[in-house]
Formats: sequence, structure tokens, C-alpha cells
Amino acid sequence: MTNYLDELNDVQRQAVEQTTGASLVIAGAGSGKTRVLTYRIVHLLNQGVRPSNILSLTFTNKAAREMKERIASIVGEETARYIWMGTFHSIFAKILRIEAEAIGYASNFTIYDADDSKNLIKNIIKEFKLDDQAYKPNVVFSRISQAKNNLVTAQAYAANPRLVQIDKSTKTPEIHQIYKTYAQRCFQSGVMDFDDLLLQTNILFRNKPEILKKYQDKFKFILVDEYQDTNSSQYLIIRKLSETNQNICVVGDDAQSIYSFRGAKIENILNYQKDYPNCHVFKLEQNYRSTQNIVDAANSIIAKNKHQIQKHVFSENSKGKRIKVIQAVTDVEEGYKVSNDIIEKHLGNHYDFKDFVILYRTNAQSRIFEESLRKRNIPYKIYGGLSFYQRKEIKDLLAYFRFIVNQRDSEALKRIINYPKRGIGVASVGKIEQAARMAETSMWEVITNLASFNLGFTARTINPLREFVGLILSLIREQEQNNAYEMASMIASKSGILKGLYSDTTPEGVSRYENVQELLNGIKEFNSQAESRDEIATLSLYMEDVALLTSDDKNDKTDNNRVALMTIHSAKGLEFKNVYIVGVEENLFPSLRSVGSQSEIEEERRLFYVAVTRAEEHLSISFAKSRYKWGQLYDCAPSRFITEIDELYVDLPENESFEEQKETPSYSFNKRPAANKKTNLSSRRVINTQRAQKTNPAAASNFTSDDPNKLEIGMNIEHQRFGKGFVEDLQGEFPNKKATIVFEKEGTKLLLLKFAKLKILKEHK
DNA sequence: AATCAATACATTTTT
DNA sequence: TGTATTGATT
Repeated sequence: MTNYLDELNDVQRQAVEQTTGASLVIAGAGSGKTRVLTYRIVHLLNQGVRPSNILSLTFTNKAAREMKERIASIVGEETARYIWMGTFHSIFAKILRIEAEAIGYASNFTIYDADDSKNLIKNIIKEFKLDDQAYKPNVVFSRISQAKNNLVTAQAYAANPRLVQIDKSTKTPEIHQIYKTYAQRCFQSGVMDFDDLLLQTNILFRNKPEILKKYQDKFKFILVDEYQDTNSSQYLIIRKLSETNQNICVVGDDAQSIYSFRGAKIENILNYQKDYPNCHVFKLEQNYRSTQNIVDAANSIIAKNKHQIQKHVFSENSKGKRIKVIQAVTDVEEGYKVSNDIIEKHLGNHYDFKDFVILYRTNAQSRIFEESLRKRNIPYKIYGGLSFYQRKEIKDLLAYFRFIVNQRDSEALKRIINYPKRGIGVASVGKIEQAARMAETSMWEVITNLASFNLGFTARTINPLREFVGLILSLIREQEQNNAYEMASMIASKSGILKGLYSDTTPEGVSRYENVQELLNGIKEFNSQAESRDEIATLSLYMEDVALLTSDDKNDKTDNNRVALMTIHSAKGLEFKNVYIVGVEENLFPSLRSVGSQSEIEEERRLFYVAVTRAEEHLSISFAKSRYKWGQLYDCAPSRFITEIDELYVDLPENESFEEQKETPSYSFNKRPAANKKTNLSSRRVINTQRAQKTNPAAASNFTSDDPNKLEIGMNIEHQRFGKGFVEDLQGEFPNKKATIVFEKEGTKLLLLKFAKLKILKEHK
């Protein structure tokens, strides 16, 4: 056994050794929090605590997996296996499956992701014939989600005057009805959404004291990571579970609370000492990750926030370089400059590509960096974004899996009933759905008993339906003798999905086919892992986890020496030698939606703090003075956050006046005249000359050559002459193919229109 | 019912 | 920029 206690500083060691009672570990950025958590669990095990009596909750699956691996490397796989370690969602999904009956669910419930939920809500809105201008599925969904996270059920919602009043004032008084119907439908479908996993756990614990007691006794030691980002629902689960033993250790940093949009309550950590008056408090203040300059700069930023637990994070590492601020004229130039800088450091300082990360506020910003990195042949990997499991082809296949596991899952059924195309159109599906609703049964009941429902279908509809039912029934039967992988590949081929994708030879089609193969490979691995433990892994077992996985949970065996691109949110907990925070502009970071409210600005500032503290050695911050977004060019001003850093730690570009912006952040967005769609040309319309000709003859006559490679295009944006563009990269044959078009103004490349569609060339000399 | 083109619409962050 | 939806056509 290693002398792991020697690897800890005084406070860390105290936090590890204080295993009983309530503990609060305030862990500054880079202060070795994961190490403390890991060793604390190891310490518990060394003291003879059984692994199955330890519950350790993390924020992501990845964090759980990594911690488990570290623990396994110290105490051995056999012991580590039995620790209950995972995200709130995955742990309580597991418990809910075990106890499903107690709250009227079947244990094979499937899980709706946000898209499924929104679809269902959209249908309900339509069904109720509500004004879809007032009732946006997104908004309704987030109201319901908020309610659930605050443990407000549909009944409680309708009975709550405050909530009803809010809905009245936003002209959406029927939300409580939608909520009620939504909850009913989910229940009837044998389905839970993300928030249900926590809400239903609370309901379970409230309604079934004997079950609560069972878990209170079981989980003698509870550890919670990232406590500052827990919501009320999670908070109450923890509270209840720890009631008997009171051995609860939470770790977090109020300065890094960045998930309030998801219902996280920073108060949970701020009030911990009130909740557990006898708790021990440990403050980890020494940062081992970053240079002094970076730590000091980060401190000077977070000092601007009012509400926080006092602490002094310091570093004894080398002093380090000052923060570099990179300014660019356009977003494209920003991409150029950042990749140049990466190349320079890679060649000059011999950093590996994996030592770099580009951090942005929104996923939409990734594209431009992707392009500039690709042009320079820099290997990169985008994390997050459109998750693997959110891709259409993956969701389609998973919908089959879900439906095989749970035939009441109506969102899954609707996805697959006519995919691949088998001649069952929306009209028929609508009839089936309505019949199911009238009979208060599932759509599956209806299509398996077509004779008892008079839907007026002709053979043209009945036959494909019969075939579909036959397919599903045979697959359900196959489940008994086949493991997850065998089932999955059987489904992929028997359904015709694989064939359909294989015959699609477009680049997109090829990539879809590959994605499906990758999913199948993942399942194969899932199976062989289970086999190595002498278990048989069924499809339904696989489905228990998959809904809760995100793309970076899927292990990637490709070359990992790549520059990382991700949002700041997903960078939490990570560290890199060289960090680029990009797009640090007013209205982007801090985001436009947050600039009005003090508390939201503070959250953005914490987000900036998180970004800064990812850096070990070099930190660069960049902004562009103009940016192309939503198909339009906007002027941008550098973010207030840049000037908030104490100037001791930053090198500002000389020719930029930051003082001016300090007083009046430029909101040039609104100054521009609203675009008139009839006469002005957005980027896309300019290129479609056929259309341009109709709406704006002047634009069409701007085409000056019939040689596509020398094509010059003039462009107007909002009445302003924007400059000349030329075709840089033409893909496929002309006309009707796609091209990259570059616009220049006074010699600088201003804007790149990728894959614009060139239709009809109207030449004009 | 399927297909295609036009257009409407949305962009904060994620388990 | 890209996806979802609508509408027209076959």
C-alpha cells in the first residue's frame, strides 16, 4: 500500500483523514481536489469501510470513471468495482430501476432526452390548439424542467399562485395543463426525462420511508463533487440520504459555480455550514496547476464578485508569463492568429498539440477555428457540440433499441415507424396516435390490434404496418437468446437501416454509415467488458446507461495528440499548458442575455474565472472587432472582462483603446438599421443568383465572368457596398455546385462564405 | 406518400 | 450556419 498521505499537504491530509461527520472542502481552482476525493475514498477503504457502503457523486460520467480508475489502481479493481460512483442521474436511475414498482413504474423505463421531451411538448401544444407563437416548446420545456428541479409536480404547479401568475403575465396561462399532460404521457409511456430521474427519486424517498431507510443505512459514507453546481432536487436527495449517518463530505468551489441556468443553486454550498452546524471546513488554497501570474490574474477577476466564500488562492510555481491579448479585425482573422500562435509555440517551445486548448463561450464559435486549424494541418478534436448520441442516424438506431426494450415508448415508435421509409405517412401515424389516445392505450396496442380500431386504412397502409409489427415482434423474441451486440447488429440490418445508409455514397451518407458502425463497435466493447466479468449484457442493460452518456464518454482510441476545442463549461475540471480563450467580446462573453442582470454577470465572471484557471503556463485571450453570426456581420467590442484583469498581469495590444469601452460598452448590434429582407441581401441570398435576380437585379449583374474560377461577385449588405468576392474553392462541377467564396475589402480578407450555392451564372462584362 | 425547394427560425452553457 | 417546417408537385 502506498503512503498516499505523504503526497498531500496539511489541509489536504486533514480533509482526507476526517472521514466521519459532515465536511465541507472548499477547493480553489487547481488545488488538488480530485486527489483529496480519491484518497479520501482510499482512506475509507483502508479503514475497513466496505466499498458498497460508499456513495460518490460526480458531475460527469467521465469524472466518475477517471476517479474510479485511480482508486482501482491503488486498491485494486475488485474493490473499486463495488463503490457506488457516478453522476446523480446515473446513480439514481439505477436505484429507480430497482425500486420502480414502488412508484408505479416498470423497471425497464426508457429515458427521454431533451429532444424527445420537446417533441412531446410540441405535440401537446398542437393538440390543445394553443397559439404556437406564444407557446414555444423550448420555453415550456424549461418551465417544466425548472419546476421539476424544484420538486414542483404538475399538481403543485397548478396550485401555486406565484407560478400561475407568472405564466399569465407571459401570456402562457396553460403551461400547468401542458405540464400535467406531459407528465401523464411520460408515465403512460413508461418513460422518464432527465429531471424525472431526480424528481422521482425524491418522490420515492418521500412516499416510501422504508426504502429511504434502506439506502440511508446502505450509504454510510457520501461524497459529492462539484457541490456548487447541485440543484434543489439533488440537494434534497443528499440531505435525506445522509440523515442517519451524517457522514457527508462535499467538495466544491463557489467561485466556479456556472450551472445556474440548469437550476444549480450556489446557495447549497454557501449554506452548507448552516445545514450541518458541526461540520468541518477545509480550505484548499494552494494552486498546483498554474503560474503565479495566472493565479493572481484570476484572483483579480473574481474579486469583482460580491457573493463568495473568502479564500486566498495562491501559487508557489514560477512567476510565469503575462497574459497575452490578441486582437483581430474579424472572426476569421482571430482564427488565423490563434492557429499561428499555436504553430509558433509548437515549433518554438516544443509543446505537443495536446498541450493546447481553445475555449469558447458558445459551440457555434468552433467552426472558424476548425477551419483555420485544418488549413494549417494542425490536428484537433472538438469536444461536446453535437454529441455523438444526438446525431440523427444514432438516435434512429437507438430509438429502435428503446422500442424493443419498452413498447410503450411512443416517441421512439414515432421515430422508427416510418424509418426506413415503408409507406406509413404522417397522416396514418396521426390516426394511430389519436386512436391510442381515445382508447387510453399505447400506439403499439393500436397497431397490433388494428382490427379492433376502425381507422379506415387501406391495404396500402395495413400491409406495411403488419410488416413493421412482425419485424418488431421477431426482434423482441430474439432478445432472449442474444446479447446486446448481437441484437444491435441484427436490428441495424433487419430494419434495413444499414442497407439504406450503405447505398448512400454522398460524403454525409458515408459518415453516417461509419457512425452507426462506431456505435455497434461500442456495444461490442460493452459486451466483451461484461463477458470479462462473467456477465451477460443484454440490450436492455445497455440501454440503461446509454441515455445518460455524452459524446466524451465514448472512449476514443484515435490519436490523441490534438489541439482541443471546447466550451468553457465542458472544460471544467481540465487543465492545459496553453489556453486560448477566444471571442472575449461584449455580448458574446459575457453573453447578451446576461448583461442586464447583476447575478448573471457574476455567473459569467465565474465562467471567465474557470476559463482562466484552466491554464498552467500560457494564457491568451482574443477578440475580434467584427464577427459574422446568424448570417450577418456585427461590430464587436472587447469584453469588460479583459479590462477587469489587473493590468499587472496582462499585455494589452497597444493600438486598442480599452478605456473608452469601459464606460460605454458598444452595443453596435442595435445601431444598425433592421435588415429589409426584400431589398437587402444576406450572405446566402447574394450567392443564389437566380433569386438575387428576382429580388435585386443589381446584385445579379455584378457577376463579371463566366469562368467560375475567376468569378467575381459584388455584395451589398444592408445597403452598403461590401466589396468584391471571388471563388476560392469550387467543389464539383459548375453550375449548381458549392463553393467557398472569399470577400475582400481593402486587401484584407473579410469574410468567407463556405459552400455557397452557385446556381445560374448571369455574366456581365 | 414521397420529394424537393423555399423559408422560417434559432444560438449560451449540459446531465 | 444548419435544421425543421411548410408548400407545391409528382
